[in-house]
Amino acid sequence: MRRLLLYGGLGGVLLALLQLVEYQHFVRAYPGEVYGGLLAVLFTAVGIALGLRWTRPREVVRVREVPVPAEPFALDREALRRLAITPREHEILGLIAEGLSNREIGQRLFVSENTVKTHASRLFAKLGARRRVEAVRRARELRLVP
Amino acid sequence: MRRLLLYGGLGGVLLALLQLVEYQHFVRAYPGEVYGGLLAVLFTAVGIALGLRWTRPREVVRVREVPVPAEPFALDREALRRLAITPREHEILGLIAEGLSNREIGQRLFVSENTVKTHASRLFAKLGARRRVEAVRRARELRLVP
DNA sequence: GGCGGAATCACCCGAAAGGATGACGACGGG
DNA sequence: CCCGTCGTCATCCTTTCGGGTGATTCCGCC
Repeated sequence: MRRLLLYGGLGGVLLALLQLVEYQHFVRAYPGEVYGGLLAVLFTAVGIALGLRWTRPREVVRVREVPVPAEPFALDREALRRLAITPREHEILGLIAEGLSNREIGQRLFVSENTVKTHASRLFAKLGARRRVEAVRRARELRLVP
Repeated sequence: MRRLLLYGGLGGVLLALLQLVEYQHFVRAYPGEVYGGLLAVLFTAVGIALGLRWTRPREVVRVREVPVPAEPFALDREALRRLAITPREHEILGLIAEGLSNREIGQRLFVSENTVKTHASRLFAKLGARRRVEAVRRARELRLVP
């Protein structure tokens, strides 16, 4: 509504300006070149002003809300490297987090239970954990497992 | 650099347009009013175009990322009731999920380790789990613990 | 060719966890 | 008042964990 009034008023002023500038004796008093040049400069300025006014609303800052997705789980390889956790250890960490026993893990990976225990021990040392649940907890915090 | 060339070229075109339009016989052929009106409209358009071009860089889109709270954790009391998990058991479940041993839980709750083991056993039965990590896993899925 | 990391396996030992069962007191609803 | 639930504790036994140590094999790298 306010914008409409603004544009209406602007149009009126423009017409008035046109009438004024175009007045007959003014036309005859000066050479056509000067007259045309003046007109050109004047209305170029008017046009620029109009353009500025019209484009002003475009300065509006668009705020786009980007919600963080629920839980895509991005593995933190950097943390893995920092803690010097080997691929095999990481694999076993995942199975521990699944709730499997050392024996079950060994059967699934076709290695002995003793091997799994060795990996697990080193894992706990690297994670600073003394119990399985603790290890899983830390691993989750460090984004090593989902 | 590219912008400079653009503006230079634009200025040249403007001057050429001015010369063309202002040609003498054209001026005499039409009444001054029409001539002025044409000029006005033309250069208003030019001005608007210029204004648009100049103000285009101002329509900057600022993207502000608003992080959404990941997971508020709403306890599923319905699941608790369905599985007939008592308040005490739920409390101990929480401590197990924290990674505490039965002894530590007993000390924290001022009860014997045996009591904790009893609660834990019943808990595992109700959760259908045979190991701590498994129990914690299920409890998390069921929204019984964070 | 030696060196170090990674993966594998073994043995021992103590601690922790888990299963089964029984028991006892408190408390509340029928 | 009796019965069921809850919380507590115990005892016995088996399984699983976790720590420690040592050894072997393979592979890549200097």
